[in-house]
Amino acid sequence: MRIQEAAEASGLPADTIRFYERSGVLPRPPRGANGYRAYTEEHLGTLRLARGLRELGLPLDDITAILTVAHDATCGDVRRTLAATLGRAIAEADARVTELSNARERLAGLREGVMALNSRSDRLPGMAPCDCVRLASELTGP
Amino acid sequence: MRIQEAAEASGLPADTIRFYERSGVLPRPPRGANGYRAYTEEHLGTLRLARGLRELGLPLDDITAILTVAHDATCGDVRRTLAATLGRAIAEADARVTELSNARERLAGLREGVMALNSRSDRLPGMAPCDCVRLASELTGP
DNA sequence: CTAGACCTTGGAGTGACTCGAAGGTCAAAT
DNA sequence: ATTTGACCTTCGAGTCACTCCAAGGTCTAG
Repeated sequence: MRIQEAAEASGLPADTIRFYERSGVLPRPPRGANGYRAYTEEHLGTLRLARGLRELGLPLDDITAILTVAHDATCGDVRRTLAATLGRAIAEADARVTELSNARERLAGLREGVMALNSRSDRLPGMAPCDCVRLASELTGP
Repeated sequence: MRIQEAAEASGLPADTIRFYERSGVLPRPPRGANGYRAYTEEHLGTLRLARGLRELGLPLDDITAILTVAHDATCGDVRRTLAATLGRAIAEADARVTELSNARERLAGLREGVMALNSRSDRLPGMAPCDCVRLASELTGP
């Protein structure tokens, strides 16, 4: 299987696979006589795992660590690395969801405020732009 | 007010303020005789707005656009720019919250699976690392 | 035999910082 | 008077995770 096919099968773009290989995240696959990378089903599992973990928000360093132990270490090691990394990743995801939800609410509030300001300013056309700025910077929080 | 104080009052690190100025996001404040940036309360409002919008996930280009109209344009222009930009930003924030929540659930599922695999592997110590990989790549999805 | 779709490498560009080096300024303590 | 230490300045480089490009090699179908 050449890189394009592996890319489609794994969901990792070919450029990204090459980049991961260059960066030491993925092992180097064997090459054909023409120099093309030749992937097997087993490689595909690793590519899928890398993509899955990346989508889950893990940094490449963590993924490198997981894939490394997955290849050279005992199952206990793999389990410990995965469990530790995943614990951190879950906590981070929780924090980011909370942050982002708060931000979303503030965005919506800001939009409301801007709309309201607008309908008022339709009646009072002398309003200065800086009132919008003041409103906005109050709504975006301290 | 010098940059450090403005940084503390606005919540934008001094490095970031300088970077924003260099990138044309923020206007250049007046300088003292010593060349130090001198900020006023009005600048502080702009810094806070920039920080608030950035925390809300808006890209610097959008913030530049908002701050630009906030300084040179009529309130209607400010309102239109804000409303359009905020609409996009809210939609994006919603999409990212959904994505991130899904990822979080999958992370938790993966951790469960890894834990379960471990207790089995305690009884069957010959289990190969690749079983973890297979499990993980199944759990991270197609 | 040629057109087009693939493959290779290395290097540059992106966004939003973040840090470091090398130097200037200033207030207070010695 | 000087020295310490905390500020300030600029510019340039590093970070992360890609993403795209150019220049060239290879393979397959018509």
